[in-house]
Amino acid sequence: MRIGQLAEQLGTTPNAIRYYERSGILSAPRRSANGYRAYDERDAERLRVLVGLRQLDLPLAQAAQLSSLCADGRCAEVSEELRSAITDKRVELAKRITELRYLDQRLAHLDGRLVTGEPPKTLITIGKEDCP
Amino acid sequence: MRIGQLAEQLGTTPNAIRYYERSGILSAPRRSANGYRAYDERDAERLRVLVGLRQLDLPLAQAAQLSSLCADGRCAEVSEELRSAITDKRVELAKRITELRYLDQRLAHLDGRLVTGEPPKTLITIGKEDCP
DNA sequence: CCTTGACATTGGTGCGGCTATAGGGTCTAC
DNA sequence: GTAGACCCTATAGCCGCACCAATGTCAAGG
Repeated sequence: MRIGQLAEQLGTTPNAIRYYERSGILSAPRRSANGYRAYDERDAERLRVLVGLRQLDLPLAQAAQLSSLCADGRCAEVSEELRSAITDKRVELAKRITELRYLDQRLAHLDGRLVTGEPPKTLITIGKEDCP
Repeated sequence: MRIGQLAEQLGTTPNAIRYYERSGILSAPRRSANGYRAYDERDAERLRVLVGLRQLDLPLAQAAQLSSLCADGRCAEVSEELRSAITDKRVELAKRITELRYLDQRLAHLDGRLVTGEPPKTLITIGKEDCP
């Protein structure tokens, strides 16, 4: 399996895969005679896990650690760590969503002021008024 | 006014302000005898606008442009451009929030599987099951 | 055989918006 | 006189790739 096919299968890009390899996250695959990376099923599986974890938006470093644990057959530990990571992530997500919603409110409010009022002489007060 | 005080007033950092200056976004302020940056009220006001716009999460370049327009007394134009920027931003925000909520759902679902099931042999299917 | 076009390779820089650090100088208070 | 809080410049680092150039390699069609 070549890098392009693999990337497409997993919903990532050749560049990303090479980047993982460069950064030591992924072990270098076999090369075929022409020098192309040739991935076997084990490589692919490992990468699948990594990509899966990244799609959960875990930091690359953590995704790397977990996928390597998993590759070592220590999936029970992965499961535990993953649960804790998920919890943290969800807390973070909740916070982030709240922030974004608050920002949206402020934008809506400011928009309203810009529409109804005359153009403000200054924008100094942006985001300070009326939105605690 | 020295850089530290100004930064604190505006809820930013000295380093960030110096960065704006370095990148040509902010004109360099007067220096006092000891070489410290000395900001007057005009400087401060301009920066206040910039920071305000950044707090609305506009891209720095755009915030810079608008704050400079504003400093030139062309606030009417700012108002128009800002309205359009706000609209765009809100669209983007809505999308982002949806994404984050979807991610949260997937995390919750995966967490459930990790709790109830035995540890999975592989994590291959992460994020692929049951979440269309 | 030759061309065409789609892949691949290495090695590098660029992005945004700062933050952090190193290695100094300067002011104020005790 | 010295401790601590502030300031200066200059540089490196962060994240996770995306993108670029210059070059090599392959399969299919004429």
